[in-house]
Formats: sequence, C-alpha cells, structure tokens
Amino acid sequence: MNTTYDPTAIERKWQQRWQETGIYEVDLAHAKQPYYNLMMFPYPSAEGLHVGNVYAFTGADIHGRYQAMRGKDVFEPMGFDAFGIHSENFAIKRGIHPKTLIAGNVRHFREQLTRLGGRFAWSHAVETTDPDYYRWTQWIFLQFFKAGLAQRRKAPVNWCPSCKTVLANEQVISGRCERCDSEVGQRELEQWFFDITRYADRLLDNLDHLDWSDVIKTAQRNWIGRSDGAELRFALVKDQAKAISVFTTRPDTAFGATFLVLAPEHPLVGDLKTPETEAEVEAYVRQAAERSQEDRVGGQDKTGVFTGGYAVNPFNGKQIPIYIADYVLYGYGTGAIMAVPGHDARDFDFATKYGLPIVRVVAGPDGDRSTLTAAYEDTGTAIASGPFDGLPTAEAKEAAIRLAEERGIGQRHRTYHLRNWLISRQRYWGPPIPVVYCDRCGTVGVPEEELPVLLPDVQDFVPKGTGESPLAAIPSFVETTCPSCHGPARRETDVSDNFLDSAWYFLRYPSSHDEEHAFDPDLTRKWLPVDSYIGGKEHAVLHLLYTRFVCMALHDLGYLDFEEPFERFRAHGVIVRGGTKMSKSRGNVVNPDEFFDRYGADTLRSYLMFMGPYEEGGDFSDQGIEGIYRFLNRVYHLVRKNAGQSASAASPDVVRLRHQTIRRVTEDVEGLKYNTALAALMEYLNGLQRASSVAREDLQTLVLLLAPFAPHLTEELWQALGQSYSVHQAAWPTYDADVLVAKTVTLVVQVDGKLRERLQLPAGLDEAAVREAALHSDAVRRFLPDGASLRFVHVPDRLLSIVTR
RNA sequence: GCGGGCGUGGCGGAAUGGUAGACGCGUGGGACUUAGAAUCCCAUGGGGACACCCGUGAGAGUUCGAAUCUCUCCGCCCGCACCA
Repeated sequence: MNTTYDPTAIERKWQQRWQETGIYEVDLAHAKQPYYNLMMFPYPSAEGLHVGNVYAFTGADIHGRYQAMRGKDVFEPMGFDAFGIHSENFAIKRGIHPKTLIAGNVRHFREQLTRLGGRFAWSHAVETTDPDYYRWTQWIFLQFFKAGLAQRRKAPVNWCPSCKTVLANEQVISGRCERCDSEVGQRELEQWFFDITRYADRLLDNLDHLDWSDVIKTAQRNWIGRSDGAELRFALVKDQAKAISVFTTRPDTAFGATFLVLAPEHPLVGDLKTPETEAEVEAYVRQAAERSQEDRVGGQDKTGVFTGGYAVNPFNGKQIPIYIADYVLYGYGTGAIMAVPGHDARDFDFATKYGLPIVRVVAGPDGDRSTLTAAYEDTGTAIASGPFDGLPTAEAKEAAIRLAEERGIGQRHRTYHLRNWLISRQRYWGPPIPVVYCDRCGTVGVPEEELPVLLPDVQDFVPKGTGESPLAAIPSFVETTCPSCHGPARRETDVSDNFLDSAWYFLRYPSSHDEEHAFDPDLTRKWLPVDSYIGGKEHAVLHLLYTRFVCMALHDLGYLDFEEPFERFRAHGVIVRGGTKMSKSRGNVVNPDEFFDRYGADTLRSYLMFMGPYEEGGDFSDQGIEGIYRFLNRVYHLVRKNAGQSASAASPDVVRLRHQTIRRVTEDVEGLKYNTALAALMEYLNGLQRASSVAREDLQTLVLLLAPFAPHLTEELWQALGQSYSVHQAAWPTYDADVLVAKTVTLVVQVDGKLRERLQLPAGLDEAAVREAALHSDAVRRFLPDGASLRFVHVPDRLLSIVTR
C-alpha cells in the first residue's frame, strides 16, 4: 500500500470527479434552501491569479462549503471583470488587441481557479466583455437615461493625461490616477453622469441596518460626507441685486464673518474686479488654473488676492471685503465661503497673513472671552452676536437659520462630499454608451431591441488625448441613423466606466443564460439579495457604493424588490510578506502556481487561512507553510492507518475532545476565525495521536471538520473511510453540550490578585467546599497573614480569589 | 488635520474582565538511520539565592483581579484630506 501523501495526484483526481459529477452546480429554480455565496470576481490580468485573490476566494469558499454541509443549496458563481483601462493599457503596451489578450488571461485564470479547488458553479460564469453581458450593461444605462438619472452636462472633471480619459472622483487618489498614478488635472468637459447624489441620504441612512464590516460602513459614511448647515446670501455693495451664496455649517458664527472668499473659478469673480485689482486677480486665476489639484491642496500656506469688491454681512450690516483664494474649492458647497477667522483655523491663517480682522463670537467654557490666538472651533456660547447672545452653539445655529429664513437671506441647507458619478470614458475597451445624437431629435437612447451596440473590432484602439474616444475615428461606427426620425445621426463614442460593469454582475449570475432579461424576475426573487459577500476593503467607496446605488435605482424603477444587494458583507484582510506589502518592485510577490506545485492547493488554502484572523490578513512565510503541510500529512497518515479499524469505543477524554473540537471549529468558522479553527483541528489531531485507540467516528469527524479547508484531501480520506461520495455533501457534525462538561476542573486560587495555587477538583463544587480546599493548601496559607479577615470571590469551576486587605 | 484599526516570546499569532503566550514556525536536545531526508519524543518569555520575582508600546486610573475597561502619551498601518 502506497501511503505517501501525494497532493498532486489526489487533487487532480477529485477536481476531475467534481467536474464530471457537477456537484457544485445548483438547480436554481428548485433549490429548497438557497444560499447565495458571493465573492468579488477578479480582473483577469496577464500576471495570473494573485495570492491576494487566492486568499479572498479561499475564505469565501470555506464559508460556502460550510453552508453546504449545513444543508444549504449554495450557489457560488465566478466570473471575470475584463473591461477597463487596466487591461487596455497593458494591451497598448504589448501591441496586442485587448480581446486576444483577455481571452488568454481568462483561460489561465480558470485553470488556476480550478486548481484552487473552489466549489464554483462554472455553468453560470459571466464575462463582462461578452456582448451577451454588456448588452444588459447598456440596458441599465438606458433605464437610467429614460428615468433622468443619466445626464450629459458640462462640468469640471478629473482628467488623467496618461490614460487620456476622464475619471470619477472615486478614482482619484490624493490627486493621482487610481490606475496609473499620474497626476490628475481638471478640465471643463461635457460628460455623462449618474445622479448618485440624489440617493445620498438613503445610501447613508441604510448603512445603519446593514450587517457589514464596520470599516466599510465608516468609509462610506465619510465618503458620502453629509453636513448640515445653511446657505446664506451676502449682497454685493456695488450692486445690491447680486449676492454671493455661501454654505456654512456654523451659521451661529455669522456675526464673526469679516470677509468672504471665493474659489478662483467662481463665476462672479469677473464682476468684482476693479481697474486697480484686475491684473492681479486675473494673474491669480490663471495661476490657480495651471496648478494641479495636488499642488493646490498640498501646500498649507494659504494664498489669495483681494478682488476689489465688497459685500454686506446681512447679520450686522457691515461691509466686508471679498477675496479669492484657492483654499476654497469650486466643487464643494457653493464655491464661496463666509470667512470666520475667529472660529475656523483656515480662515484664521488667511486673516493673519493678510491682516484681516478677527472677531470672537463664541465664548469658550467658563465664559472665556479672551482674545483669540488661534481659531476656537469648539462649541460654546454666542457673544457679540446681537440676538443670539447667550445661546449655546446648537441653539444659536437654529436661531441663525430661523432669522435668515425670516429675512429671506438664506435657508437651511445640507451638502455632501459625494459627487455625481462620472461614467463616460474616452477609451476603447468598454461598452459603448447606447446613445445617438440627432440634429432634429437631440439626444436619443438606442432602442432596447437594437442592443447590444457592439464594440467594433478595430486595429487602432489607442486613445488620442483629444478628449474623444478612439471610436470617434471610426466612421462606420459613428455614422448611423436616428432611431426616432431615421435621419442621419451620430453615435456617442464614449464607453462607460468599468465600475458600471461590476455594479450588477451578481444580478446576472443566476440569469446568465437568460436572453430576454438582464435578470430573471423569479430567479432574482428567489436568490437575491446575496446572503454573504466577501471582498477587499479597497472597494469600500468604489464598487460597493456604486453597486448599492445601481440596486436602489433599479428598485425605484420597479425592477428589483429590494434596495440593498448585500445582506452581509465582510472585508478580508491583506496578505503581506516579511511585514511589507507585496509588490513587483519589491520582488516579494507570492506566485500561487509555485505553491500549488510544491505543496498542493489544500496546503496553500489552509496555510493562508492559518496565518492570522481572516478579517485582518497575515504575514506569508515560506517556512511557516511547512507546518500546515506536515499537519495535512499527519492527518493523511493517521486516517489511512486507522481506516480499517472497527468503530471501537474511545476513552471518555477522546469523546469530550471530539465534541469540544466540533464546537470550537463550528463557532470559529461561523465567525471567519479560520486560524483558530485550524488550531483546534491541530489540537484534536494531537489528541488522537496520543490516544491509545481511535474510533471510526473520531476520524470521520476530523475529515468532516477539515473538509472546507482541504477539500481534496478530505474527499480522498472520506473514500478511504468507506463513506459515499461526497464529503462535501455530508452533514456537518454536531456536538452534545452535556459531553463537554468536564468531571474535574483546574481551579485557580489567587491571594490578593496573585496566582498561588491550582487545584484539581471535581466539577460543580460550591463556594464553601472550594474555600475549604483552598485553605488546606500550603501554597495558599503561606500568603495569608495570621488573623487577617478574609474576603472571597468565587467563580464556579474557575477561580477563587482571596482578599486579605 | 480628520476618521478607523493595531501594538503580546526570536517570528506568525492565541486569550476581549478570571491560569498570558493556545496552535504553528524557528531553535536546542534525544530516538530511528551506515548517513541524510522524512518521521517521532522532550524542551523552549526573561531573571533567579528554583516552595520566588518580573513580563502584553510608556505612564496613570477603575477592580478582589486588566493584554482586555477609562484617561494621557509614543509608535505603526489603512482610508479621507484646505469639504467651509
């Protein structure tokens, strides 16, 4: 008998059997206990599956396998997110058409995912680049267009000079392009937007009820960035009919507003300048336009110039000067602020630099009214504020808003950090936006029956940087007829953002073969919302926010009966190596293929899960993986050696250990604490190896509990134990709480908080008996002063604490 | 600057108010072997006058009892960042 553990042979054998028997496919229409187990589908890069993907998918797959053994009909689909700038840029670099490139990458990814041993329902795989898929991406665009949620308008937008396209706000990271790290500039362009800001309140408020990792909820709350305050109008001195609107969260400090500041791009700047200031103002505006976003934001030193104009502070009637400065952002609020240097640090800096008056209008705690040496930004009591004097900040805010509304100089207002979603891209590799421009009929949506608008198969797909997509250079694509009047018309040549493709893929999985609908109403009702979604934190405000928005909008349009797509979302951690992030430049990237070859998928899966808590990630060590490999070897040999034995009765200790292990592993797997689940299995194995005899049931339990982690090895051992195929369809073991109760316990005795004795006692003793036992111990008595009065704290079966003080 | 997380042996980590360091790596010793590999067994936080003391980033506090709760400080990681 060959008893060597040969992962390569075992894994190949069972992968083939799983495929032949289709055990991971689900009868979607008739499933009794549907459980939708989702993970973030990958971007099929040329480098192949990253170990980060392996980590993410393994953790989610273990969850799916566990749910299946709990009797759920688990649907665990997989797909490929293959449109977008990343693969397009790579294709340009290599001079290979992205279509060719992606096909090869997808093939490679599928092989690797199969080697990983995931329980994927491959018959429902989707590829976002498939016309049968993006046809429905275009369909969603059209529904939004018809509902007025998709609009084309001119706006200042982020422009990546290297990718030669616009970017959504979420794709600009500290002033740089998310994809290529180039510095992003601003351009005023006509673009397509999805009006996600209309949903800002719902996107924010729904978070309270979602079972999601807190990190993600916090990130979304911050990104949406709702703030409540007022919009106030300051009339111009020169022309009382004109006013500057400002947004403030502190209307209570309006009496302290000693000047106004406009963003350099503000439309009223032209009206304000005087012959004396004109040259300086124009120079500043020009300079601001040239500076990159990063430069403007980076420097803490504030710059600005006086426009020459004055406004009236409507609260105290004083004339105050109007400045322009680039610390005020055109894109936020109204692009203008009332500067309250006494109570805002930025305004304080600016006022100090340009010698502007600083007035205190909020007294600090204990009525502190001293002269300010720095901005006082906390709350307090209003002073020097006319009718608001003596009111605490919160009340003064309300009073100020009321007063503004009564006098018609402003109103309550709420604003958001969230911007509308810019979805058009001047690129080739994406779904064409299904719109036609007609001189007579205007902007017309492509009729649904004409979808998909196919992406033409062309040789030259390199972006030109003219602000137009490469598609604009293809007359056969551009020239068309108007669907409405049949006259000559031009197609939209921009493609949609890659994040639109991935904002609905999980709706498509169950309906992947449906040619009539984007998603079948019955299947969708049965399978959605998703039961469990696991993915990376990096998508906290990109994918996860867009997805929620798309579902909410589809719900409002009557296509979905839920508004939140993911009931439960868990963010997994990040794998590092040697304490630092893996990157090509550091040369510390783990190539999964190497480890599949050397140890097998079961070992790599288990090791990745053993490195640390799944939600926190871990440190990959080439030596550490040996420990898991040894563990699986020991499991293999123990089971093989004892498989033939009859179901002999095991010792009570082993029985209790078995039940304890079932409980620990079950609870840990439920809580994604895979590292401690494996530790419990190791302890169990150690216990079985030490035991004089091992019963059949002990081995079966070991195999069942290990099955989600090491699916191939356990399948092999399940067969060796004479059980019927498949271990992955067997029932998860249960434990008996009565068996867990130990007959003897180790009871710890503390004297004044220090551990002095461990007593082996029968379980369930009352306090009097425990005291008696403790006071008989020399180790305890030694620390008890003569004649001291003693106090006792008793924790049954755990501890007795004796206090002498 | 704001928000979130983290800080425990040589290393990854366990313990979320009750035996600090489970489990694994590494290391030392032993068994088996002609030898090695593999495997198995024992030991492994520091100190020590060995029936003890110290120890969870630092300091204080609450408690019979704190890695765990509270406050202050230091350090690291992640997200956002002149958001009015």
